[in-house]
Amino acid sequence: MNIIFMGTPDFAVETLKRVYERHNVLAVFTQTDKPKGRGMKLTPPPVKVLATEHGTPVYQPKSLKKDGEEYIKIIEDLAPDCIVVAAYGKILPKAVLDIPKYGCVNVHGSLLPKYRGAAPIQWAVLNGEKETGITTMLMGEGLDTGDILEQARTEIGINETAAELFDRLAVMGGELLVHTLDELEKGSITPIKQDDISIEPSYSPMLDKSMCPIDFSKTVFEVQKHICGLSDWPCAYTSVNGKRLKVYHSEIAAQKTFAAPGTVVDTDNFGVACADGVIRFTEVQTEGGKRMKVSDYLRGNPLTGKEVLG
RNA sequence: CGCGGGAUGGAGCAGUUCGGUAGCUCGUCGGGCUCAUAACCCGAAGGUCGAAGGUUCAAAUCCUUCUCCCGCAA
Repeated sequence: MNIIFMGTPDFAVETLKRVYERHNVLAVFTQTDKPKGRGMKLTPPPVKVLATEHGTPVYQPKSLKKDGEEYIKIIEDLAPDCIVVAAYGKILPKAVLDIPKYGCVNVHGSLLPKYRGAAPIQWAVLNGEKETGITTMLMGEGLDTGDILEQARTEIGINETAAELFDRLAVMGGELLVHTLDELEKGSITPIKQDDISIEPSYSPMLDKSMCPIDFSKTVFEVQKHICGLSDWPCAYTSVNGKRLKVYHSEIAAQKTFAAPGTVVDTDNFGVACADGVIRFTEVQTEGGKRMKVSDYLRGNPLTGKEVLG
């Protein structure tokens, strides 16, 4: 098929790679280069980098709704069979949705109608879901409310971070998408309306830094999911002796404790008391320091057992 | 020029204020103890102190420039 691809971050890159293998990519739409990192250097989105390597024309409109006529004309002239959208970060106007014969297919990182919105993967982890997945759908005008084409499921590991799950889902998303395109072309899929599914829709807003501090008065499970869901961005943190410590990885210890929440109860493994048990940090990062295994951290920053975090 | 922290044997850190023989906790290697061990004891190797230049009798330490890494903010 002739395809126009719209997407921006790494999640979309995996899908675009798969599309390149099987289809003809007419053009790629992605967000404008954004100032990023220290020094606010202008950085091209990952999708643009890949598209450029393939010599595909790249368009970076600020908006398709306002002043979008020019771009809508471009899309019309390219006459795509299908527009594939993966984490593009922009709303497509109806005028665009109606162009392709097979419609606009979106790859979303959750089992819709749960976790519509910007951060479905992280929220699935934060909420302690046992499983999540990928949904491909026909885009409508609402936010992730389109008719469902196909879904793929996967379990979330107890210690799996959002970043790790993200990588797995990105690959799954690419696989499911090419499969969906094949089925769509054969006409063998019946789209299902999300309203017809007996699951309550939910939304997953963008993550906020204000949710990063770790609250040890919660249960170990909650703390564990909090850490996993926020890793590796924006990343949960606490403070040790007045210094911020980001926690990238942790695990639930078998150990029990009656110590006050936040108390360091295991100085060899960095075990910290929560409401109903002990959480062990396994990968951390100090201010100005590198991300490291907790065993490395403890060599240069030994604990006395008297610390109370938070 | 957005603000700030950092670079020291293989790992993580101290030492820089106030220049004067390179230190700690581990790891590695060798030996010892032990039924045995990731435990304990003894010993050893391993460092152009991020790079270059400057000041000095003498620089990890003071001055200048540069490179790389990281946190905040976006």
